Amino acid sequence: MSDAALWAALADAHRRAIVALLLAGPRTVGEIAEECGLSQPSASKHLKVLREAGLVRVRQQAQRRVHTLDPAPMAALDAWLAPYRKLWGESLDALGRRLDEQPDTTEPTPKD
Amino acid sequence: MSDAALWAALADAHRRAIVALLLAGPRTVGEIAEECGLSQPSASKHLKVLREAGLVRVRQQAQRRVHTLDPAPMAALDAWLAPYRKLWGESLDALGRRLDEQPDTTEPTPKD
DNA sequence: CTCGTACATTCCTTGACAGGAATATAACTG
DNA sequence: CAGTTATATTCCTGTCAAGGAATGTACGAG
Repeated sequence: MSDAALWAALADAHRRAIVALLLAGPRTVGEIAEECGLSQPSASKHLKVLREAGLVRVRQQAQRRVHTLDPAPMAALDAWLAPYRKLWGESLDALGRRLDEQPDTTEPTPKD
Repeated sequence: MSDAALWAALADAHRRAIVALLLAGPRTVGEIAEECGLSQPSASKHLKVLREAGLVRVRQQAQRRVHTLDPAPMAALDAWLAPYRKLWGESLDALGRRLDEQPDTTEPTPKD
């Protein structure tokens, strides 16, 4: 269930910012730290989390570590999202009615 | 930035389980607690988080509170995911090469 | 009005995580 | 080799979220 690592990694706004930044191209740790307004150690730690979640790859270049986005794990998110995507395609009102087939009492009557 | 609330809500595995459960239809708090192996207070609290993230709606029926999934906020996730989706559409190998202007060492993935 | 059911909320404790400072490590430079 | 750059790691601290136990609250039945 490395799924958990993925969600945890993306749950942090700074890490989402890093990932978004890497969308524009590879960056060294220092660049990432600066562009995201993070301290170097903080950037380093966030990148570690992203690496362990498989979202980022690193390539060493002299003393620098160039980080590259690996969007592959996000396919899992996409897959997770799939069943829900169908739902917001249908009207939400219709959704409520359609799902309301429970052995419970009926009569929707939302106060909305 | 209620985006944060959404990510935070879905970052928890129990809450994802609840959401997945509600995919099958509305449930009372008690049912959710039981089917997810949660205590009643725990379920109640998780549902509160989901409600505040807009992922779940509640309809009161006698003493019971029937919770219904509202997938609408997930569209934000979908939108967030969009730029990345393109990337894994291209071959990941190609991506790697495209971003990789200078072939070098690849990290051997410390552990998993 | 009293009781029972279904939930919500509070209080408390614990564990995970983030950020900063300082330090360690690795790689290039001369 | 010493020094510098770029990054990783450790230690410490504060914060915040989760879980459990106990209690509060709303609703309906009788």
